[in-house]
Amino acid sequence: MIDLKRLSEPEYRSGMQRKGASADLIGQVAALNDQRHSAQLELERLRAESNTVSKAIGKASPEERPAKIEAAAVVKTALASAEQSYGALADELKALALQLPVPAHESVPDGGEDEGTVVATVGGTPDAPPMDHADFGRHLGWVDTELGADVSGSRFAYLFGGAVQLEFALVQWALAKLMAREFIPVVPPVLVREQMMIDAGFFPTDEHQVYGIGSDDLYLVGTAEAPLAGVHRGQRLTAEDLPFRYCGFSSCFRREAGTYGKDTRGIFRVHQFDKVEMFIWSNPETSWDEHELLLEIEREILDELELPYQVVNIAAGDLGGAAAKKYDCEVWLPSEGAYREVTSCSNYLDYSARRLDTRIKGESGSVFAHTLNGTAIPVARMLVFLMEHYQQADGTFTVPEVLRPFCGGIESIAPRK
RNA sequence: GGAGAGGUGGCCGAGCCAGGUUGAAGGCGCUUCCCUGCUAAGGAAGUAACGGGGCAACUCGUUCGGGGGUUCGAAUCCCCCCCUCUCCGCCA
Repeated sequence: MIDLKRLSEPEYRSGMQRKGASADLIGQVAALNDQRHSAQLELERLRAESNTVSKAIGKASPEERPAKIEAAAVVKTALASAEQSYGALADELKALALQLPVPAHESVPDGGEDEGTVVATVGGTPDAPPMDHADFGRHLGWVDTELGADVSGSRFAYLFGGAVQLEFALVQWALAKLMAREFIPVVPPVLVREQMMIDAGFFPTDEHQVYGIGSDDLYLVGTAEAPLAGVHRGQRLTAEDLPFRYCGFSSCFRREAGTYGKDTRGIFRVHQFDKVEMFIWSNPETSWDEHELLLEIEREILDELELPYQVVNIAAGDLGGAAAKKYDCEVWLPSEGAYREVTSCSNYLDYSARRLDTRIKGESGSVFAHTLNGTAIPVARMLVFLMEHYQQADGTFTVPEVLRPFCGGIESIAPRK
């Protein structure tokens, strides 16, 4: 939810327009907000009157009461209609205001998809190995998508042997790295209520991407971001305690609706995968520093895994409603001859906290916290990149050096027999 | 899954059965001041959040788990939902 009070600020409006919000809609929301405000004045005036009248009845003598009660009933009728019109206005305003995105930050480039700015490039663009990740995964006996399809359907896979070893090595390595940066590790629930999905900003916009457990009114999260957003929901935080940095490990479930025929090979895009996600609650003044910290960590992970990548400052038109700025880290995928997204990090400013009602107590009143999130390790996809970059000519897999301590020291893994 | 108890301000805890100066007693904590020759004890005052109006003093509204309802009036009565605790059952 945007800050309606700032709707009159030109920079606020232009930041939204750069993300594709129409000036028309913005003006409509502003006008509706003014209407709502005058309706509020009228409503509160009537409520005050009604309260006064009712209190007087309590003090009145028994003989006086019948007449006073009758008079109060008249006020009640007027109040009811004022309440109805205010409620209608407020609902309409809310529905429209929810369509407005948080304004893009000034450092975000204009444009839409594919118009982001590459802000860093590390490593080269090596040629494709003999086998692409899908074939190599099968060759190693690590990934079985046929079995996954048989048991659960397309876009499901079994991981065996070395893939599992690598998964836990990646996770442990990342958690150690993050804990050293004062992130608190979390294993959150992966089934959450509808209200949590709404508050975290996934509903209604992404509802079609989410699996629902209809029998219990619960939803499988697509990312740990959803339950992590709930950690401080409705709380009043103390400025000195911030930032709170969390890293959640969870399975993630995505319906991947509308992606038929896209990324069908291997486990690049699957319905279920595990992920380590970073989430930060920050003071408003320092959230941009925290955003850079998230990027720094994501880059460090790729640097140490020695994967070639580029960092993209996503263009305004390609940002989601909640993000004021987003970096994507894209690793070179040799078999496709292209950079593909592996991690990303966003600063939501107060957009999400407003809905979550997480505030920071201050001297005069309180302010909304800022929230940020970023991917640390998307396991399945990371395995895809590793299987291409660490594939050897003899059909073996070389374990990335930083992961060896977490793999019992082995340097190489041969195909499973 | 069965049975019962309960959710009140930063915390504890009255009020609910008999609806009306109760936004809510009392206590703890916290803040300021007083006293005290010493980080104790005692005394006084203050101390919810959110939204609106006002330069301000201040004032109006909303909030007693959440949502509906009854009523002139609901923390108090009715309905639905959520959560916590206890006992039994089941179980990794």
